Amino acid sequence: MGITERREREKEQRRNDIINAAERVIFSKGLDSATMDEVAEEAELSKGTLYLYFKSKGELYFAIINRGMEILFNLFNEAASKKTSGIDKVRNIGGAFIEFSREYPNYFKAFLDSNSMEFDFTNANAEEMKNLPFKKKSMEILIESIQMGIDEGGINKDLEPKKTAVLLWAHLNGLLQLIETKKGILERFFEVEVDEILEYHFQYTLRALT
Amino acid sequence: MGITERREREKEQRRNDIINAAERVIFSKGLDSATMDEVAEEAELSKGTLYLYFKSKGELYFAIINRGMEILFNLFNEAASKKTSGIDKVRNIGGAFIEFSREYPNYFKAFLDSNSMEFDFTNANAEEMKNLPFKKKSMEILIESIQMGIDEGGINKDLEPKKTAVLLWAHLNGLLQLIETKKGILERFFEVEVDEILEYHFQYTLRALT
DNA sequence: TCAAATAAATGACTGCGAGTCAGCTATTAA
DNA sequence: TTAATAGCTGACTCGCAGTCATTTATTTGA
Repeated sequence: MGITERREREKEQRRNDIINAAERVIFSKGLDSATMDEVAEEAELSKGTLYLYFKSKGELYFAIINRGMEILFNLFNEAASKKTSGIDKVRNIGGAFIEFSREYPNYFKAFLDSNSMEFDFTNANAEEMKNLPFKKKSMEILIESIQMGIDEGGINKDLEPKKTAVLLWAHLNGLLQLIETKKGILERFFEVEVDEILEYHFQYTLRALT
Repeated sequence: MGITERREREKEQRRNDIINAAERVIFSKGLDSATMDEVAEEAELSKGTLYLYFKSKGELYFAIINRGMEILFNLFNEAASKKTSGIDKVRNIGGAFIEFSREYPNYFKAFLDSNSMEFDFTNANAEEMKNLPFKKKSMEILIESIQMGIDEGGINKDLEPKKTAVLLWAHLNGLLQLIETKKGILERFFEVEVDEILEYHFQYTLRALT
């Protein structure tokens, strides 16, 4: 039954075409200003068709977020796979996050959006669920790196790898969000440059870990 | 001219009535589900009147956020005014933030919303601007406390008060946002309890400061 | 005391965008 | 060639933010 398979492939292709079109529209005008009609137009499909592939605008957006998550996860993997010390892996993972925010600003913004959306298990959407494995694997990489650092003596043995990983994640996330959304205030009212504060965060964090 | 003043007072009163009604509706159904018609109904006014007092739904929401900011700022002030050491003030300020998140969960959620909204100087809304002094003053209290801790020797003298304050703010913010929006994931997938991680954050941070 | 002037409030209306669905078109199976 | 199935369409509904011509209330001043 090669037909069923071809159909499957074509469906997957359509799905990707839609996500591509959605990225073009949403990345250029922002999530709220972008309309499903525009996405449909861009994808050269009717609006109804979009809804055959995605339950809602939100689910379509989560499909975009997932692409970002995949990129981020791969950067993490890469950062942690260079054979260095545990503490360096941790530093590299942090660096990978910052690289991500610079190289893929659109995916990064989408990622931040996903952070402020509440995750509801009771009526979880399918795309949102696909997210989880990436999040989990990313965190596992971080936890292992911290554990390695502890074993090697480069990281303080009193630290608990899992909780520390959650903190590092939350802290950097909080900082990047502040930078992304309040850059102007930071520079105008607090006279702090973005690069300086990122650098300072790294120093501070590494000192806290050792 | 007592009439102008009375009118002024009445206008202020109306304004507050509207914000009160908006809080009741928005806190109970969430910002997106709450409609301006419902707020008008709750305030026993017509929708048009709401727009005489607030330019948009967003501006009305910012008025709510400002109330939260004021409460938070007062908690900060209180926390820092107890005459103890600088490092204790810093700890107390952190504690005040957590107290705020527990005692005023609705304002706290609104506060988190305000974090993920980008601040645009070019078309800043009036309510959003009112926010700034509170943010600035809160940060100043924190900076002073850190400086005091450094002078007393309780806080590492290599730290820069201003940047450290920004970090502490961003870090705790990031953590509280993670807890608020991803509590389920944290507990189910990473087996980390909220209270534990908050406690751990405090330990970690105080160690980083000393 | 009353009429004109000003201020405050109203709610029907507009415009827009997410999501739906009855019907149409293309592909496959019989 | 026809029937059956899968894929696609776009006009439509519905809900909501925001507007504005009109109405109601208050003040002024003659």
